[in-house]
Amino acid sequence: MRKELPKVYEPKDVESRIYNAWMENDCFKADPDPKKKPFSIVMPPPNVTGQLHMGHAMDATLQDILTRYKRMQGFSALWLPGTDHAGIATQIKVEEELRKNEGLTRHDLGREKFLERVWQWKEKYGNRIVEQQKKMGASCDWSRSRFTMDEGCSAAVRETFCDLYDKGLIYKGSRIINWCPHCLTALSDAEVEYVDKPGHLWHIQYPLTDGSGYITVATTRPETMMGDTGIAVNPEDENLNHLIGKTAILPIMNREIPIVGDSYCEIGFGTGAVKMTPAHDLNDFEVGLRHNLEVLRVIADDGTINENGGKYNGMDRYECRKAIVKDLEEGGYLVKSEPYSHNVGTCYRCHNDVEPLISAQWFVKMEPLAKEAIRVVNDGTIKFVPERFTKTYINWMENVHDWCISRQLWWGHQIPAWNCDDCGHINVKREDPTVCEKCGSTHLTREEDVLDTWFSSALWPFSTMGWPNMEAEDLNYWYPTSVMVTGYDIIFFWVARMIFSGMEQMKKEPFHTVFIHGLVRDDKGRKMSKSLGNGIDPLEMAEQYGADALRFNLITGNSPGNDMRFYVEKCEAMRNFANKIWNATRFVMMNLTIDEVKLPEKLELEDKWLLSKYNDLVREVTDNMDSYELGVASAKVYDFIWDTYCDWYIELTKTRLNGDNAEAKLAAENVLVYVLSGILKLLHPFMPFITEEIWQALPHTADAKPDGFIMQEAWPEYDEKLCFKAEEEAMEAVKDAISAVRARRSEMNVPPSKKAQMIIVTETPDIYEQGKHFIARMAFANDVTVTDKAPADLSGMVTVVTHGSNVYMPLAELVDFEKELARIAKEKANVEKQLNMIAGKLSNESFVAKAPEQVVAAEREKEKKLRELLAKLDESAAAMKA
RNA sequence: GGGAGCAUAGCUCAGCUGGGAGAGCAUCUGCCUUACAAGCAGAGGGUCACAGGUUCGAGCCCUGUUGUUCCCACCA
Repeated sequence: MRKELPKVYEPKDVESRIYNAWMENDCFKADPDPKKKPFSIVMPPPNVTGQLHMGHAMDATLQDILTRYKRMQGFSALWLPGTDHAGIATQIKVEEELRKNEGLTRHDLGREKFLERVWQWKEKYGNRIVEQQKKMGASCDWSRSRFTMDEGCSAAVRETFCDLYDKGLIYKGSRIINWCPHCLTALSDAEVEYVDKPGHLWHIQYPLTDGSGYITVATTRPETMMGDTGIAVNPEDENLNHLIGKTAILPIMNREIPIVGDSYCEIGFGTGAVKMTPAHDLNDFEVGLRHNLEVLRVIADDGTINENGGKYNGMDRYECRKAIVKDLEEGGYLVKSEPYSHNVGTCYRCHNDVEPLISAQWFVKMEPLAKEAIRVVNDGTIKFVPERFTKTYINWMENVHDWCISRQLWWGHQIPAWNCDDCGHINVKREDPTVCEKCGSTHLTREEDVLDTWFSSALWPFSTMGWPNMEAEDLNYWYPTSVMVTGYDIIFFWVARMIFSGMEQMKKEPFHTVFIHGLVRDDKGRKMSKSLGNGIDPLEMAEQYGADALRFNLITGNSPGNDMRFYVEKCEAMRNFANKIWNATRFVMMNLTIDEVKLPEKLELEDKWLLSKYNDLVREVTDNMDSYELGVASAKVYDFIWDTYCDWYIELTKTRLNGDNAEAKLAAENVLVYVLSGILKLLHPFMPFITEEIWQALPHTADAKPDGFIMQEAWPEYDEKLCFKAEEEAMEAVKDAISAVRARRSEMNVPPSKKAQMIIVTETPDIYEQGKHFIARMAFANDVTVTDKAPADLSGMVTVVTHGSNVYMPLAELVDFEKELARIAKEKANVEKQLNMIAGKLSNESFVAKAPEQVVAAEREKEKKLRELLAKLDESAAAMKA
């Protein structure tokens, strides 16, 4: 039953009701239906600690649009949601809570008890963001929702770890890694953010052991010098290479260290000599390997100086820096100190300076994995949209180092490795072992460390579908997934790792397309962040303007991969758009007598015009959707609804709807609803709520599902039968006349209440005859005559020149003839200018010879029209003078 | 040091494979024309950063310059 619609659209009332209806009717549930084609998107799992921010909102909107679109096209469309355990972030959150509420650390509780607390926390808050996504209209199959630490994902992680270990692609080793002294864990390269920070370059002289003088080194990190185990100079450096083989005395520590020759040192930079601290610098470590330098750690895990640091033992690393510089100065070792800006690695979580240090960690050997991951992108198996991100990806993949995957945390997937207390063998097992596989000892101790959160994220496209069970129905039906939607900021963290993991475990790419979007920034172009306090809460926007308006704001007029600025004003504009549709519907409904929609045989000019334009819209929007130009697609729907449908068609039909001709009225009703239904479908992926609400109120065609949802309707298709090019052109000519007359009247300040008589002179009277009642009503005429001959007496006539006609109106008393003449002269000049340009083109032999035929023809056509226009302007001016 | 993006109306941005310079907001004018003032009808406003080149034709393709943003990189 149709119901009365309120005057202003209130999204708040509608959205939750509609969403519940979808849920109750299982509208989002996807089936592995062999009769349908599969389409799948796995959602980038937000952190369980997360609150929905604008980035999530945009990400979710894009995925929802694609999913709804494909679903309407008849695909079995699965959007698979879930959440991420987010190792560090969650652990920190729970630790903080523990400290605040109970004054305890995680160590007070112990591992097991602490993990219980984290799970409790997850149960309590982990669903918060899910509820927020629902408010955005996300059409996920919530019944398939997953968590990166649920049973299935954990099995996937364990299988992958063991598999890679067995293949020798995971190993444990002592390497220079990035250590966060605040989070107290190792980090991967990707988790380090480099920040340019002002510092100093200190020149320090180390006395040569043989007393022959000094060797001067330059460093930005004097606090590591207690760990110096050598000095390197370039063997080609003629000023310094004579020192190779000698030794120097490390100041303060009074330790003898060798001077070695290594091409790593750049001649001419700094002093030419570099102090070697293999335990705290990757390059130094590598130089050290080449020259057998001792590796001596001096900085402890917490960022203080350890027992190897002599008198500085226990001091914070930056305190130590100050102290050491002072001591060097006093000891006469400091030669020079110059300001120097350099890149300092910081932790992406806590933003404290990362300490490179040597540590025993677990790594994924990247080279063999990267090779395949590069291939599938290079050969087009996986495409990036926009394409430019391919380069970003390939470049990273080609230079990737081994991935440090162990984290010194408790919350996460614990590494399935047991060390034998007796023989030291590492047992990596799919099932928890009871004896050492090498010596049979039962004294096994499990590795404490957990895996990098991204290790489990990397498996997400298949772990969520049932893998490691290769027979899982979902996996067979929906893997590889169709498209991965995510921001460019996590291409390295996530996309890259999903690709090589998919290739290695599934032997098949995890997705065909990576659809990359940009960041949502504030109105000043700054990144939205907690610390700046400039974040705009998407839920607040949805509350205030409607989720539809917010979604439309985030999509329309943006191009893929580009950042956007968020303007609240734009939300308002989009809310207005929603209201526009709402009121258009109200208009249609209040004139409605039909219960079922059927396009009539007999269509009027304006009907054909609208249907034909709608038909084109369908094709264009579909094309745009298929090529991920969602912003363009939504803008086209917006323009069509507002301009074509509301401002023109509805206005055009008003007389018919109020008139006596029952057949014409019925035709208008049917066309109005038919096209409205169509554009609602086109709009539905973008604005799911309002389109559903309106759909429920409208009568439908016979083939629509009774009591169905618009989200389950078929996406419109281009229909040859609705193509009416001649009527389109004719109607455009009529519209042109209306607009031209309105503009002229407006210029002359003629109020709409002042009706004028109108004579339309044209070579195609049929067209204007058909459209003259529109012209009369919409261009404020009380009498319209259409003729193919200009009236003999043009005196006192205002002339409006349009493409296809000259409109004469006796409004002499309102006209300032001087002004009119000037205007005509101006317009004439303009037309002449255009004519000259065209004449130039057409007289250009190579243009005529080389340009495509239809372009040349179009130019000739344009020339003809302009000449006519010119003639009419002359005519008009002549009349004016008379 | 390498790579990428951006530079179009006062502001924010679209503009797909080269042929019409556009939208929203803002500004100005006139309208409460009963679907909508969250609206309607009009108007003004642009050397498409700059300089070359390719082409019959360039906002779009190529080269360079300038400005700007971002990503990557082990020069102490």
